Parts: sequence; structure tokens; C-alpha cells
Amino acid sequence: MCCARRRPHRGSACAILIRAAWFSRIRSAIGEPPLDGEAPRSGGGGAPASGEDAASHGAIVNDGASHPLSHAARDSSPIEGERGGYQFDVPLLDGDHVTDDAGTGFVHTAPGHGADDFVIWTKHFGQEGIPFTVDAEGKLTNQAPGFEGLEIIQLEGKNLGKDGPANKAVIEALIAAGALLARGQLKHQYPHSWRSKAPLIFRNTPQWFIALDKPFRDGKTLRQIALSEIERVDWGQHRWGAHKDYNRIKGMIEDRPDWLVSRQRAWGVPLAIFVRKSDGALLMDDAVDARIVDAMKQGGADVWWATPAQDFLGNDYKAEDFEKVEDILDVWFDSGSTHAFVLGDRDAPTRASFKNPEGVIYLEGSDQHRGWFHSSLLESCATRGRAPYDAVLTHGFAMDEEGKKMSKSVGNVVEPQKIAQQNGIEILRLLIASAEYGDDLRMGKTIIDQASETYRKLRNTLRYLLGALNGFEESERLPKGEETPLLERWLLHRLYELDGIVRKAYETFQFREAVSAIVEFCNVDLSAFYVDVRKDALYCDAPASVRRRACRSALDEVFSRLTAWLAPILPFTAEETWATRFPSEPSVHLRLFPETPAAWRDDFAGEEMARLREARAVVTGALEVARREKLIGAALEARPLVFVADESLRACLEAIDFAELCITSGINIKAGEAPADAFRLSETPGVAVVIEKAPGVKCARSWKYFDPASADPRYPDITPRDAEAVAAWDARHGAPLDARCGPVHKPGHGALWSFHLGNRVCARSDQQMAGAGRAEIQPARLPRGGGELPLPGNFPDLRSAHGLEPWHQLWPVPRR
RNA sequence: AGGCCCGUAGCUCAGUUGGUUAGAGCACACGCUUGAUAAGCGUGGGGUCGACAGUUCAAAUCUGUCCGGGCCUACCA
Repeated sequence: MCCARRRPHRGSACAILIRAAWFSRIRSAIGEPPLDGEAPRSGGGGAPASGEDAASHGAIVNDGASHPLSHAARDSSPIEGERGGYQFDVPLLDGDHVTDDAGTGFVHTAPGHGADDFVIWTKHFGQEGIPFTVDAEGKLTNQAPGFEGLEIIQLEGKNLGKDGPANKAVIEALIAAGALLARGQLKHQYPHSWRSKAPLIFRNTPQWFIALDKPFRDGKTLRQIALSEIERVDWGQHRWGAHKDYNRIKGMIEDRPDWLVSRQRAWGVPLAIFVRKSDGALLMDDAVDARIVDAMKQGGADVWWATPAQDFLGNDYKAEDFEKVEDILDVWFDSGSTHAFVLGDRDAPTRASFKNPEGVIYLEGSDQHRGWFHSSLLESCATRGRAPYDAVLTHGFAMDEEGKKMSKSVGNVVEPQKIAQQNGIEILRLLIASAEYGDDLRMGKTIIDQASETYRKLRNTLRYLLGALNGFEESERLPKGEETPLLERWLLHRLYELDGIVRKAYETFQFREAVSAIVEFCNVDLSAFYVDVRKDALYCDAPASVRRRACRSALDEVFSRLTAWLAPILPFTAEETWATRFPSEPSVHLRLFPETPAAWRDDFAGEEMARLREARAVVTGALEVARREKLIGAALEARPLVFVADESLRACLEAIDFAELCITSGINIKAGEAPADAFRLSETPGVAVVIEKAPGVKCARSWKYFDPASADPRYPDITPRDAEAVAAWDARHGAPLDARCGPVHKPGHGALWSFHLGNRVCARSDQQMAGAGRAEIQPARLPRGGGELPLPGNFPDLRSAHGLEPWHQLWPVPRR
């Protein structure tokens, strides 16, 4: 893309390309004969004038000198004496640029005078009879008899840019002739250089064109080839049925006039052609061409100007018989030719020579329909008979928060660099990846803050996964099988579904579909449901428990995919996460998206979990009411009574641990009629919930309420499940239980108490144990970018004693 | 002025061949939790689908007009 925007290099291959000579020169205004030196496929002699045609593009010289009164008579010699040559009719034409409410609707036409007049004239008369009254120097020519050599605008000295002598001379001549009816000054803005602000004038001048409607290749015209290539290329219409880019380029190619390729500029790539002075024929001679090509290979495109014509012409032609055309080539031709050196077939370009094994996609802003996409298409269709790309992807433009274009004078410019500095480049990437980039993109505080929050959610999820997977080993892995709980079957099924969505999204460049699917998965499936439910197993189950192993195995697959799927959008975050867990592995960016086994597809688990979650929503709704009524605080304080009318749903609920899903201490599922005041949701008829307080005592470890009579005598204040885990842990570490679970079993034993939760070690102070507070080993404030976890100063032994590994290694990003 | 587009909640987006009460996430408010804590969970409010007119039993969806916005219509890339 960038090459399309760069200034052309003079040494590029473009000058060689155009020697194919499928372009021609138009000089009809001075009645030149058709150029018989042209190749058969050249054309454009009768090119319609239009916005891209000669007269409309003049830059240097004023139209003032080609005042109608100064026109040469069309049917007589242009010069008839000192003040002669001005006796002719000026046609009055019906022009679109003059309306009948602002005037008569008719134009007193001066085709050498300006673009509109040129267009209306050529519509009626072709290019016959249009004089060239101004030369390249900005001076009147001999076709303005009596005023030859006068400057329109002064090009040098202290009055640079001011009126030259021509204007005054013409006015004086009109006065002398008694033909001046009125005079006055009008200030207007239009003809100024957009860049230098210098005044401009129009002039008409001979130009070179590439014909679009002349058959040249298998009897087809350039326009026909380009149009059929537009059908082949994927502008989005094949990928996702979006026709906007296809419509736009197609309309442009259908309607455009011949390609004006010559420019009167001091710099650029020369057309590098000779025209015979006697008849205007283009010199087509392989030996001459070879000399030009060789010289350019040696010295770049500048040699065209630096080398005498005779050196190129050799012994067969005389320099004085030829005009060495010094016009340069339209710079679009340069960028349109980029494929020639990128794809490397410039020596013998043909359709077959085009090397694009992987397919070629052009990516640029949607303004390039008029630019790079366009010129590349025409140039390549002419030289290779095919478009240089197989697909085109466009994007819109960055607007301000209101959707208005950014402008320095309005002061609504949002600079990407600032977002990168203030919020981080990943946020900007995420913002763009989640937007419909084909349309315009609004930039402002709201959307940046939003992307920021989304990023934090993703980062936090990854951070949690790192903690949850700390120490995960292959021996722990539980591949999907008969032992796999429904919850994990469902999670793998979700990964299977996501795999399809994400792959398709990337393949079709619909990045926001990948982002929204991933973000929604993290929020809705992982954070609000799966992880919330599985925290109990993760923290409290014994490491060998099937449930915990299934959970960690599934989370490992989640980790593997999330890091890969996010890598293209959040390259640094994905790498940081990956490297934190696998410091010796190659970069995350060298991975492919992990293959997802088809066996993970589990429609039964998907449907079953959908029903369960619907029923769960009724329970959480009921819990919310109980909470408002101060019956409970945490959900674990409740034991809901769930009335289920539908038998199959009831079986479904009973087949699994529904309390686990609802994160309550037990649950009672009943078939009978629910009390009238039971909680119901209109979306889920047939389910009604009454919240009861959970009986029993609170487990010191898992916080679940349980019947103390069921407790292991060795661990009276924790549930049997927790007792099993603690016993296993202690057996493995060979240390007395109460040394680490002191606060649980022997309050007041010391200043610090530790106990373990799954693979983690937690600690509390006496005060905290006595009071309500509970202090886990807090992740300390670390500089961004991570680092070693420094434990609080009073915990040094704890860490070494228990082999505590830092698991908060991916640090949160401060909210801004 | 013409060509190609865009307009659904405060924001980013879904919304199938027209068919239940227009959805999701974020944001916001309230509550819970304090073992993801610069975190986490729950509940809730919020939309005359840019406006108007038409076609239809039925329109965010089809048609027309208008309003607002963008790109292009450069001897800028």
C-alpha cells in the first residue's frame, strides 16, 4: 500500500511498460492526421473529452487569453494580420453548466477557455477547431494573433503570480476596436493550486491517452478485459455478498473515459517516445527502444532528459526530424505497476506469467477505487490480460466521535499515536478489529474506553487461566471420554463451535465476528458461568479428582485456543500470555490455530446445558429476591427448592449436580405444585423456585454449608470432600496437617496461618481469622509487564515451605 | 451537482426468504461477594430501528422522497 502513496521513483520500470504503445496522442484541435505510426491496437484518436481530458487539466496558463474574440477563424488561416483573424462566429450552445434560472441556459462557447466549454464544444463538434492559445510557458501563442509571447501570469520577479501583460493588452485591443462593453474585477477562489495556493489558469494542450474501447487483445478492448476481471476478482461479493466495492469499481470502469497518461511536469517517469515532426507519427523501432531501455537500466529514468536525442535514435534517424516528448507519465501508472516488480514477471509479462501461488490481495482505503485498485487493474489488464489481484479488501476512514471527518481547523483530530501512548496499541488494534472497518470508524473517548474495558476483560481471563493452569502436567490431562462431566463436554463443544466461527471470520476478514464471539465466550460462558461454577472444584477438589482434572484439561484447551485466536489481534498480549506459561516454547505467532477434534462436537451437551442454564436463571432470579430480603448474602447460604413440572427437564436436572451449577449448598428438586409465592420467570414456564436457608454449618474451606455429622472426624469443620483433599495434600507433603491448616483447626496458634486450596496456598493473620477479613497472599503492585511476585515481607518462609509459585504473573492493567 | 456507500440502546455490533414482545456484549444504576480483588457474580433501566410516505394481513427488513454523514469526481498519493 505504501508504495502506492509514495512519490514515484524515476528509475522504475514504468517507462518500459508503456513502450507497448497502446496509447495515442490527440491533436485534433489543430487538425493533425491520425497517427499512422501507431500499433494496430492503439486507439483513442476520437476519445471523448471529459473531466479527464486535455483542456480541463491545464495548470499553468490562463484562459483569459483565449477570449472568444481572439479565436482564430476555423475556416481560415489563424493569422490574418496585425489584429486580424478574429472574424468568426461563436456558437451558442446548450450547456449543462449554465442553467436557465441563472441565465439563458446557453453558453457563449470558448472551448479553449475552460473545462466546461471544452466539454460542451467537443460534444457538438468533436475536437475540431479548438485552438491552442497558450503555450507551456504560460504565454499566448500565434493562435492569438497580435498577442504572441505575452504572459498571462507573471512567472518571475517581484510580481510573481500577478497579472502579466496579456490581460491588459487584450483589454486595450478591445477598446481600440470599440468592442469592449464593460470591464470590472471579479474575485474568485477556484483556480488555485491546492498546495502552493498559486493562481492557476486553464489551457488546452496535446495529451497522450490509453484507449479503453479499441480492440487489441483477442479482439477485446481494455475496458472489456477489465470488466470481466472485475467479475473474477473478489471485492467482497464472493466472500460475504457485499457488493459495495464491486459496484463502485465496476461503475467507474464502465463509465470512465480514455486514460490520460501524459503530464506536463518537471519530475517523473518520462513517456520516452519520439514523434516524427512531419506527420506526428509515433516512432516504433525496436533498436531505438532497446537503447532507451539500456540507458535507463544504467542511469535511471533521468537519462531521458540528460541524453541527446541522437544517442537514442542512432544512425537510422535524424534528431531534427523528431520531437523528443518530454511529458511525464501519470504517477498512477507507477503505483499501478507495483505488481510487476513485486510478483517478478516484468521481463515477459503475460497472463500466464503472473505468479501468485497464494493468491494476491490488495488492501487499501476505499478511496483507492479511483487510485491504486483502478490503475493497477487497467495497467495489468493491458500488459497481462488480467487483474494483478485476486481479491481486494477496503477500509473506511477514521472520523471523530460524531462521525464527522477529522480536520485540523475544526480541531477534532484524534491521533492514533496518542491512543497508543495513553491506552496502548493493543487497545487500538482491538477497537479496529471489533469495528466494521469497511465503513467509517468513529474515534473518541467513549469507543476507546469501551475497547479498553473489553481488553481488560480478555486480559483478566487470560490471567485467570494462567493461575488456574499453574502446574498443569500431561499426566493430569483427562482426554474427553466417558468420565468427562457434562460441563466439560459442553465446554469442549463450545470450543468446537467457536473454532468454526473464528476460522471463518478470519478467512473472510470479518474480524469483528471473531472478536465478538471470543469476547462473548469469555464473558458469558467462561467468566459468568463455567469458571464461576468450577471454582469450587478448582480450589477445593483434590488434585487427583476426575472433576478437577477434567476442568483443568478443558481449560488447557481453552488456553491453547484463546492465545492462538487472539494472537493476530492482540499480538503482544497473546505472546506475553503464551510465554508466561511456556517460556521455552517458540513464539505464539509461530503457531497455527489448534485443530479441534470433531469428536468435541456434542449437540446433546449443548442442548442439555442450554436447558440447564434456563432453569438456572430461575434459581439466580430467586436468589436475587432472597438477597434483597436479606435472607441470604452469598448464594452458598441457600438451598433452593426447585419445582419442575416437565418430567424430562426434571430428569435432566437430577442427572447432574444442579446445586453445583447454581453455586448453592445443596438443592431440592421437586415434582409437585409450587407454592403460589414461588419465584417464576415468564420465559421459563414450569419452573418455580423457593429459597430456603441452607442447613448445617459453613465449611471452613469451601464455605459450603454441610451437615457436621457427616464430617471426617480428623477434620470436623470441613466437608468430607474437603477432608479428602486436605488429607491427600498432607500425605503428599508429609507435614502435619495442623501446621498449615492451623487457623482452621487451631485458632490462635501463631501470627500467621496458612491453608491450601487446591494447588494454592493462602494465609491469614490472627486478626483476620478472628474478624471477618481474609487475606490471601495478594498480588503485589508490580510494574506493567510482569515480573516476579514479591511476597509480603512477613511471608518469606511460607513461600519456600510450600513451594508457592507466582501465579499472578500477568498483571492487570490499571483502569484509566 | 453526479457515482458508490453508511444511519438499529450512551458505545461497538447481531437481526435468516418480510412473521411472536427488536437481541448480545460493553457502559450505566442497584445489590451480592471479598479465594480472579486495579477483580468476580446477580438484577434492572434504556430503542417510535435517521424522518416521512407507500406496498402488505404483517415492515428494522421491500419501494419512493427527504434529512444527516463519508469516499470519489486532482498535473495529490
